Amino acid sequence: MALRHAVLAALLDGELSGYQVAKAFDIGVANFWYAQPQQLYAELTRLEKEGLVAGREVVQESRPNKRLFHVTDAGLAELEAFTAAAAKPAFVRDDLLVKVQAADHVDTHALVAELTERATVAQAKTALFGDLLRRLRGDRTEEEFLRHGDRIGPYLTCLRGLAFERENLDWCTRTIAVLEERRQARSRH
Amino acid sequence: MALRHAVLAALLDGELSGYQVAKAFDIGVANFWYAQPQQLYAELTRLEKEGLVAGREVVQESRPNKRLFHVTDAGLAELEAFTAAAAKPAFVRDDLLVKVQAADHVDTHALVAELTERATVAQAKTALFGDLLRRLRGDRTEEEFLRHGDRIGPYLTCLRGLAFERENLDWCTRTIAVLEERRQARSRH
DNA sequence: CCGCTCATGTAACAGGTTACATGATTTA
DNA sequence: TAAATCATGTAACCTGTTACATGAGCGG
Repeated sequence: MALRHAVLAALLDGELSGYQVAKAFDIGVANFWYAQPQQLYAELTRLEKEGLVAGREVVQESRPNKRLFHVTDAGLAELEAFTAAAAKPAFVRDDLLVKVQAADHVDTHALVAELTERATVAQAKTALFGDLLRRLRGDRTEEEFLRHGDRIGPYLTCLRGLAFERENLDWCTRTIAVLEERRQARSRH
Repeated sequence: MALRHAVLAALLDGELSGYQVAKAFDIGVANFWYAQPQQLYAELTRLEKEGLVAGREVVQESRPNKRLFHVTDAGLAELEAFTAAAAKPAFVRDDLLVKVQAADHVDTHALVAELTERATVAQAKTALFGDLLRRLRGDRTEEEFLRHGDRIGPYLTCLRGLAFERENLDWCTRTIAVLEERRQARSRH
């Protein structure tokens, strides 16, 4: 039951609508959590019922009305308890890695295509996270910001996301090169 | 339904018992997939029923009997189809990152303790993956091995796991330093 | 006028986790 | 003698995914 805590953490910076939360989770909140809109709407409803978040209706004219949510004191207490309790080890689950594991036994054409696409996505994400970091720290240096900034949580998690995507990009590039070279060597044989 | 493909990929290198598969997945098969024993025994049973793997009984004396499984031709075909189909984007889901995201609003004592433990685990895993890589490539250089080795899939995925754990370690160390320094600064205030 | 963005859900199903269950052997 | 390893499962429950459903405005 950690999705709820991810939602609470995402709401710490201010009021968001279900839609905005969904967008944040679709990108992956700094790449550390992903969830679908349906799950989030459901979770927000549940959180509100339990009093961990509170929503207020905002009437709009050219857009459908929306509900902006914020974390309540009870919500903060819940987050506090969550942080104090033991975390499960992180896990990565990646279809692409399964495919690469089997690379010696299957055709690699489609695999290389997918690795290429993944590399593109990773590239885009590094740019995105880079921008986000710059925006968060403003005109301060990273050192300065991390020492004296008043909201460093998102910055730190974004750093992790950036490193992850950079490694992703490097690994995809390397793996593509290896698979391609082997294919050419085989076709020469 | 990708667990089954992860299992098939894990069985490509030779016969394994359910218990051995479970151990491989408990560490995380090169850190790209994690699953619990119960799930794996169930999956193996299903895979056998569908003819994607075949098992043979091995009678042991000082140990309970076991069943060793290997991938069948139908299993290979299934893997081939899986590789050709589109993969879902990878996602990371990490409780610890949720906690760090909320770090400005909660007590950081327990958090730092967990980050420290995570760093230790990451350190241990880098060592483990380093060993595994050395074992896989034998006395060849990495370049040599990746060009001419006949089973490079596990090597490539292990490289990804190693990079992941290295980044993990760096990030934990950095985050701990930041949180500790801020706490000391606050207590001086 | 087609597709994207904003805005919110329900229902059925597939997948994963937790708890329970057993029992012999080897190692510290 | 207590704990870890080998060895395999079942059942109940919780979580997450997929498909379906609706509808108005805005930009090209």
